[in-house]
Amino acid sequence: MRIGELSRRTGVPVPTIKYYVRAGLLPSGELTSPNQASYGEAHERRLRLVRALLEVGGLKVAAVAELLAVVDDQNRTPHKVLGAAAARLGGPGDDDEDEEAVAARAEVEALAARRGWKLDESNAATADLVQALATMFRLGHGEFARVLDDYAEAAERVARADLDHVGRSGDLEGIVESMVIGTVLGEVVLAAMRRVAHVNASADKFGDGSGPAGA
Amino acid sequence: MRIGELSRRTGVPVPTIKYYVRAGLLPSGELTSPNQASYGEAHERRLRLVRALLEVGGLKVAAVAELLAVVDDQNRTPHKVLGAAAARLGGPGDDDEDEEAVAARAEVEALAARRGWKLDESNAATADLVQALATMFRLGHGEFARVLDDYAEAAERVARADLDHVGRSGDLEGIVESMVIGTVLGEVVLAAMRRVAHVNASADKFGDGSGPAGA
DNA sequence: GTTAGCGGAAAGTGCCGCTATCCATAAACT
DNA sequence: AGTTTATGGATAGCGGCACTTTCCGCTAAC
Repeated sequence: MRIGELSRRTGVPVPTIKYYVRAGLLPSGELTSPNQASYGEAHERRLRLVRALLEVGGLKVAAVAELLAVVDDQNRTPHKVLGAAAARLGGPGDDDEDEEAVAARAEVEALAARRGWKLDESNAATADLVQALATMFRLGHGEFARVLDDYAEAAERVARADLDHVGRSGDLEGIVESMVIGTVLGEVVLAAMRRVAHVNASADKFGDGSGPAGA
Repeated sequence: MRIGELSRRTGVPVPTIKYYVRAGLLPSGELTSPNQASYGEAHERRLRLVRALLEVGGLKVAAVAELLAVVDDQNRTPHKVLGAAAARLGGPGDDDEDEEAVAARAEVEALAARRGWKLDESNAATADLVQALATMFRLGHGEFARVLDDYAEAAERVARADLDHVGRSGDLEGIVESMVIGTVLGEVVLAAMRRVAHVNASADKFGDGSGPAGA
């Protein structure tokens, strides 16, 4: 298959595919002559994955490139891939440790202790959690910490389900791929579901008969 | 307080504050002379909220403006505000209804029936959910649907906790604000926690002794 | 009375994800 | 065989976005 057909099959414009190759999101096709290359099914599959991570997952091009580099690494392990995927999600990271951040970190550490979690200092997710909580404090909503255990319970349930699901994927290739997809798209699914559940629960609690919550 | 002090207190540069006023994120100060204005505590509070929604929540400036317009609306209700907040999160929305999207929608409707959820057609969260699931199908990961009930259980638990928490906020003003903050920042908290839980559960399941999952 | 800060408007900046244009070559039609 | 179309590769340009800079005439503070 040449680039034109790859484009037709996936709906991704040819120049965009070329751009992805340059950016390291997609391996270049196998050269059959100095200026002809052929693409296989693996390329098509990878391209669809790239588009999903970019469009649905909301990752940046550079983040996808880094993540896929780990996926393609010879020394990959499921654990490493999961860590790499987790590290590409979430915000940029804020190194300031003001008063609220310290309080938030303490709250997170207490939660981790209750949960038996080991907080990995190199895990960006921990930093994201602390930052979000610190922001709550700064906005005068420190009481939000009271629902953290409910959140943790929910997070654990989802994480367990995800890993069970991933385990059913057979070979390493399948495990790694469903880990990436599950981590990134799963986050989108969970967030959307939470919003659906919110609106439903709110209709019960605050329902004002004035119709849907709308846009 | 004049704009310079507002800037000093919040750490937001003066030109950025001016930009936010122009964009409708922040009411302009009260004019004391043709070209002097004074800002109060409400401005400071609102400015902090704006920064939180932008930086931590990841919302776009236009989305924050729309959301705050609903918050400031005289006819606001908690239910409407929640709907408005939910509508600003998530992707742009894809109107194509291909084969996978139909299957995904069926899956979501079946889930809603099991859960007793009412799917509001005007709710962007439903569309996000369908889109993410359709993407899973397109990537050949339709078996992900098997964990949807676990996700739903978790989402419901979190939604219930959120609404209980919001209910404790006293007056309408407080309820509305904690609804916005809880919806937007809560999503960040839940996502981060899920990633923390993933890495912990993965260390148990796939732990390879080779140290942290790292970046 | 000088200097710093202000409100308001308009233009400019830097990043990012593409998109357009070129070129020489190769493939596909006729 | 000859013309049209597509390709790989490289470079430049574009549109959106969140600011930032610059400018102006005016005001407040030392």
